[in-house]
Amino acid sequence: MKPRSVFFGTPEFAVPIAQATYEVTDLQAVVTQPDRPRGRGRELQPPPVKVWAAEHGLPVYQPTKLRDGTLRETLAAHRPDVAVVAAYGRILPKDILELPARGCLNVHASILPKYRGAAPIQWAIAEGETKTGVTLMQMDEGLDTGDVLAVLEIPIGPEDTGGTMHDKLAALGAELVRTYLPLFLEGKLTPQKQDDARATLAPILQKEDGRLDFRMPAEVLERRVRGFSPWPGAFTYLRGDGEGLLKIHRARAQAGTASARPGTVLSLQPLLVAAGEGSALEILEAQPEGRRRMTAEELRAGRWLQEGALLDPDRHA
RNA sequence: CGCGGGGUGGAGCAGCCAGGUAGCUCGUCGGGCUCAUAACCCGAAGGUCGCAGGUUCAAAUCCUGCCCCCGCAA
Repeated sequence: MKPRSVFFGTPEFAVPIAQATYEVTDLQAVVTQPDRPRGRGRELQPPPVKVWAAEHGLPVYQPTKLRDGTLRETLAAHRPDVAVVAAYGRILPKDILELPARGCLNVHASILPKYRGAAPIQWAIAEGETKTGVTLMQMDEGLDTGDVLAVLEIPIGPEDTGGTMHDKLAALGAELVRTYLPLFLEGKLTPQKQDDARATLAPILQKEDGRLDFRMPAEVLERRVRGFSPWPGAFTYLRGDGEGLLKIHRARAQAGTASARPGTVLSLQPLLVAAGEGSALEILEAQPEGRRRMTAEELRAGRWLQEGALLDPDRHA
């Protein structure tokens, strides 16, 4: 008889992990965020985990309140031995954490204690890490501060983006659960305290975080472009006052000796923009608002940019 | 009915409001120039103007419906 479990998770990232939990335990129920308006048309859409759960005929709970005791009561009826949490999107209160006999385990997309928080994948890339991973940990009341049970690592390649690492880490997270959750339930894993002194935070990303500041070195800008792709996306403005949105999809750092004002378009072929410390960012693919994605060559032919122009002048004033 | 932008030779755009000659920056092909070049000069090919109706002597342009792409919104 497999141990009984419940799963907490919401977005696409959590789906493979839900699947793994389903495979190695007797999954009783799924808790996910309420349906929210999404996409063009702002229609109410079920979270991916809900769709997955429905396909497997599992009970789904979408509480708006976690602390009124209702959820605890509901889940208690399922008599879980363990709970698995992956990108649920809310802090679990103590009464829920203490409900399963063996506690709540979290799959976090970083090598803890580094990159605690909501956006570990993106920040690991943006900070120039050469590897990241997934951590299985025992949850406590803090933010990703619980004792570590197991870690799987994976390299971050020079072409990896937030999108590619998201997919790789979701798969790796599933592997983590398949391999280590059974061992944990057999009492074969030793919890390791996190070294809080080495902890770093990966705060949730806002749209504004993608706005490029060309005063930063091109190397950093290039990593942010990759890390923040596809969301929130890196962007700048062609004109002042937040006019003329230009999303930067692909870029490359160029060491340089340029001394132009950051944000200045140095050349169109290749498309170079002056960045901090004399470096330059070569924009390879970008997308003006309301237009499709274009290569630097297309942007030039379409005269979207002119040599000497200053991008997002308000920011670099 | 959440808001908004767009579909015009191979690419990117202008032309539309004030209907009447298919324009611009590139690319491609041919020729020239040059030590040379993604440079420059000359020439050429290439377009059912998203689709379907309607109005009109005449529609890329005005009206109606539909299809597709994208930005905001997470």
